[in-house]
Amino acid sequence: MSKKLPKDVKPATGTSSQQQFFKDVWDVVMQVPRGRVTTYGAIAAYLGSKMSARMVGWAMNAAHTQHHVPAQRVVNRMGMLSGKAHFGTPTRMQELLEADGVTVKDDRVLNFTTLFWDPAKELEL
DNA sequence: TTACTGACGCCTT
DNA sequence: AAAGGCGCCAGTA
Repeated sequence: MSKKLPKDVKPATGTSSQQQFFKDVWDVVMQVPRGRVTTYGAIAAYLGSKMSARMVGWAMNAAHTQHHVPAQRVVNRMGMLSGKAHFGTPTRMQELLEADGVTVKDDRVLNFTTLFWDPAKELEL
């Protein structure tokens, strides 16, 4: 308890902290209901680091080898399947989303605004 | 060792 | 209105 950090700012550099960030991201993504989608920024904001939306993407990449995380339910703020290239096959992400009942057209989630699942709102604590 | 890129998003021009 | 730049953190060259 030596230093007092701002309430909405977590210790970024602290060895295990960054790994905790990844784990936290996975936890949120795994809570995304089937048929819904969320965004990197929404997760980052929910974790208290909205500026680090990029790191959420890296967390997903790591999640691919760690746990079964429905990364296909995570898209960018425009509803585009920006991470489709990391699903082994170019169509894997779309197929997984359609399997969840989400319609994808031209690498974009249809009715994205309606299907958008915000952890800070749906999961609001 | 430094520099650049990258599953993003917001601000400025 | 649209386009570009900057910031975040980590991994890789």
